[in-house]
Amino acid sequence: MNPTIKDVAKHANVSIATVSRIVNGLPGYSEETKKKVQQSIEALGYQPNAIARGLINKRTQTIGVLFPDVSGMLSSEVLEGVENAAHDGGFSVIVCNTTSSGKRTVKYLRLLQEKRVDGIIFASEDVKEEYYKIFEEMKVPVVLVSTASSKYDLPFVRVNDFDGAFQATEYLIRKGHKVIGMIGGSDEDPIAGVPRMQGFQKALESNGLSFTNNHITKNEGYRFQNGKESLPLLLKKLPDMTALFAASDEMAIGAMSAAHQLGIRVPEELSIIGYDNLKIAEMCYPPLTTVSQPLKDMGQTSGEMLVSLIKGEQQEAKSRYMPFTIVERQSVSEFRDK
Amino acid sequence: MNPTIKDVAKHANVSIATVSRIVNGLPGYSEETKKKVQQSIEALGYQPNAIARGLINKRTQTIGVLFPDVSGMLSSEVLEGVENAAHDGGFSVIVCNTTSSGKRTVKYLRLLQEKRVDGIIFASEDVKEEYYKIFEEMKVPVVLVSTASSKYDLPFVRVNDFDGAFQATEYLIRKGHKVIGMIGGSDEDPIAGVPRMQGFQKALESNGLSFTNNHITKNEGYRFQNGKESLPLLLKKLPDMTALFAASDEMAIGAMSAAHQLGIRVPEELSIIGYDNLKIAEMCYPPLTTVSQPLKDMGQTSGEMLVSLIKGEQQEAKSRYMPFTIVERQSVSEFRDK
DNA sequence: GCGTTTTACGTAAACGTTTACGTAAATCCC
DNA sequence: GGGATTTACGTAAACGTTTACGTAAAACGC
Repeated sequence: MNPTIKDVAKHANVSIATVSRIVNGLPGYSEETKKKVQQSIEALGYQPNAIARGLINKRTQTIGVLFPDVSGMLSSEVLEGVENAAHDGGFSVIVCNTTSSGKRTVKYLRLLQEKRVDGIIFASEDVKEEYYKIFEEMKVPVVLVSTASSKYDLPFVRVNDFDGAFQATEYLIRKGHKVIGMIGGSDEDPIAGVPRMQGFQKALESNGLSFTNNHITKNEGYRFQNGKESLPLLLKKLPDMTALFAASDEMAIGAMSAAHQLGIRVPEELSIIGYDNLKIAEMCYPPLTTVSQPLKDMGQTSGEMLVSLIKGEQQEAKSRYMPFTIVERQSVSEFRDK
Repeated sequence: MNPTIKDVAKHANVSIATVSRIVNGLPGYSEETKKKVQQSIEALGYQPNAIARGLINKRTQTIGVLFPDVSGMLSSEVLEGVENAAHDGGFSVIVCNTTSSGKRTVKYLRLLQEKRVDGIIFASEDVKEEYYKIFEEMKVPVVLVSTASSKYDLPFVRVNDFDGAFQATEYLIRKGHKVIGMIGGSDEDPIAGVPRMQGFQKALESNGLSFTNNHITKNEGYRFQNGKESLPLLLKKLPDMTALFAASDEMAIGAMSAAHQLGIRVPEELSIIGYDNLKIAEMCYPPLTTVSQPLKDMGQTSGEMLVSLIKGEQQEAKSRYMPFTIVERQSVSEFRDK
């Protein structure tokens, strides 16, 4: 088994306190003793026990990250950023796949509480009261990413969804489109659903274009299949539609797939703009023009923010709206009268 | 701060041993005492400290998972399966993004050793000697997923890449194609590179079709861009090619993108079959026919295998070749003479 | 009733580490 | 030279939990 600090102390003929001081770079030993101890460490293959250290220090150098769908394309990019920042800051990342289940989320939070993680990153879901209660009990910093909470004062890192949707819609308008539809999410989703729909609506109205309920189809999810099913519905409500804004890249690509099947040419007959700039946006046909959420950077930023809070480098984190851009590819063309 | 077992014992007027017995469901207390203690636990909001428990039990209920690219589409699906199996088995998952760097991998392994994880899942990369040395020092079970080691006797969960490539190629042959190319990986990659190329070659030869170096282009990576760049090269070497097998879905989709750009219709003029069955395979245009690696199931299986080894339910794991299928979509058509 | 067995506790030690504090020796400065 | 300060240790206690073992009381069976 792994040698302990006692084994090293015995081997080097010093006390365990001396070994500890040397291992942790604290003062209080001679160069000669240091060399002797280091030789013993190497000879025995000593690896400090982080568990014992965590018990004493009341700090585990570990953070927990909760995702509603760990294999989703959004999550995996955010995770990469978080993991990079955490690792650079000396922290390990326990990943939790909540599957959007409140019960499972509570279970994970309790587990992370038992494991005495130093902080939490909570991604892409609304914060429920029972989660917030556990956060308070745990007394560790929490950072939200790709979400926010209107009810609880928790720092977040996200894109301004209203603005993103507004600008995506304006982009279509500037391309000359006048009949523009939207494939939206849920109007019970305060994070990705409502603000994106409001931004769409506001852009139409600000540009003197009409907005009615016929301009939006709503969905419970944001997946490829949702987009694929929505296009025919939207065309029925808005037969003269020449452009559409989809509230996620996956839905945009689903709409493209449906367009192909309906014999509608993209972008010649129907321009499509998405939201996310997932890796697949450049891989679809035609390559998707989309609002770019810098997912990995958001992960990185939230990770750095949490590390900074844990380390006490700052007492309060300032929430961050990350910049977005419109990434132009080939799914949007100028409006041409038919 | 969190109340300790001492606080509960004092509140309930029992010893800490009694609280521990009750919390852990061991025998040795009356029903009356149990009720009293449970009330104290609830009143104080006691959450056991898993760190202290881990120190005593020499088991942390935590596993480490190493990926070369945590946000890759392959990795994220495997991770989901691993995390599910681990969670169900009572284990937490620390995720490590090695970025294919040997140095970083060693750093992570040392970190996991310090944190005394109960087991390791190592994904999608070759096992180097220095990694194996650390595995041995750690004295915990290791399971490989989506990879294997010819040099070290470590249990693995993977698909038979040779067979998968063989059958993908035979599928094209059965569709009547006679001039078939391959966009391959690296012939220094013993995991995904060499076997897939060998399976391709064997299928051609077994069916009396010619195989030369002109039938394969090689790449260092397996990405969309690799596939996009490879198609023109392959067409130059094999101008009469009517079908191609790509060693990954991303490369297949890259080849499709290049075909669109070159004005080559898929599948009418060029049939394409991929390898992986990533989520994007159904989202591209046309939807990709591909060899299906059951990534999530592989993650699940490897996670279950590791949990079983940790728990001592089995002494030795039996390596598993997971079944694959050809998922037919719309990127392959019957050969038709031009 | 008495010896044996079982039940329901509590005590003490352990796990591997960190660190406050005491002490002896060396060094510095007047 | 002597007092004050600094250096280089070691000891003991702590962290929060688990559990082996001892002991007293209760239960059982002859």
